[in-house]
Amino acid sequence: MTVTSPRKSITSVDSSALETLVGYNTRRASLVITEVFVERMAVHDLRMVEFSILSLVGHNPGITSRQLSSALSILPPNLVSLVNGIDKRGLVERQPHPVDGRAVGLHLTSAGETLLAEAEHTAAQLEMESTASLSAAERKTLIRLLQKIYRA
Amino acid sequence: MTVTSPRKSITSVDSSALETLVGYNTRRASLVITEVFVERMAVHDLRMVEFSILSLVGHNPGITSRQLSSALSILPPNLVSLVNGIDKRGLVERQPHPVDGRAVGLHLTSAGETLLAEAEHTAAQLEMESTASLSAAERKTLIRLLQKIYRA
DNA sequence: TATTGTTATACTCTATAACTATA
DNA sequence: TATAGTTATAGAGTATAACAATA
Repeated sequence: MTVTSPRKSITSVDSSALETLVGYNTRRASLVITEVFVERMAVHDLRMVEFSILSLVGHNPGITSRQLSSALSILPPNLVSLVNGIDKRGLVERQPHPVDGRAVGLHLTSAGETLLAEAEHTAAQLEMESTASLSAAERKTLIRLLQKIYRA
Repeated sequence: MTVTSPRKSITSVDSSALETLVGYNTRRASLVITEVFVERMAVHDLRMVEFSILSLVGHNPGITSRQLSSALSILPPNLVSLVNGIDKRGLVERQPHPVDGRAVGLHLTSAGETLLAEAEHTAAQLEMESTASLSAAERKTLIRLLQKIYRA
């Protein structure tokens, strides 16, 4: 005879299998931090990627689009409109590259310098906010372990 | 007089400012693991989200679409085509919910059980592969710290 | 009234091919 | 021949509004 197993409903979802995976946990944590980042950085009208570009240009005057592309794992075609956007907002300037006529060096304007300083302050705040459950030592350990993965 | 600062080119990119941020490091690590995941899981024709759904259905027989939506932070409309896809592949079955006439309980078929077992084996392997630079203790610590963030 | 599942739709993000100017 | 920057475009991921059926 055939026994049809009863179809029960579940109350709480068991995610323990997924939670054994580093990839799953990394993605969940990334989603939480990203959400806080987007909310708090909206006052500067900056998305995550725009903040990253501004930061790299600020700390690497003369950086090229190709170098940004490589450093942020963004494909060159997708960088065009991003750089155009912060250029039109008067945050960065394009200067001819000193040695390579094909390339263009990016530099922050004084408005860009000001906004980056404010945005970095906001970023530091929201970081502490979204990782408030971690001690300073744990935060340091977490960053070290994550870097071991993506620098490997 | 106006002094124009010389426009130099940079050789290596300094990302140290971004690297002080937990959010940046989490995202970079997530990108690396995701890349390995996509490559290795292609043999099962499973994307990350499809593996996650299969795992939750497998370990929570009778789970509803709404519960999946909540557990994976996927909006209900975006879950429809995903569940339809693995349904058409014969990996899951929809059964009427025992107590709620609006809901539908999801269950793995035997083909789904088989594929999930294989995919979980692949996932465990690629996890070790993409986090090979971590010791077992470090991997455990990393997961614990990440969970403190997204469970906060 | 509220919720489950769904359709339709729009917007963002990511990826590929191909072009131009220069190396 | 190769590389930097760009255009056009396609696909994947994520978002909101609104509907039918059921609670």
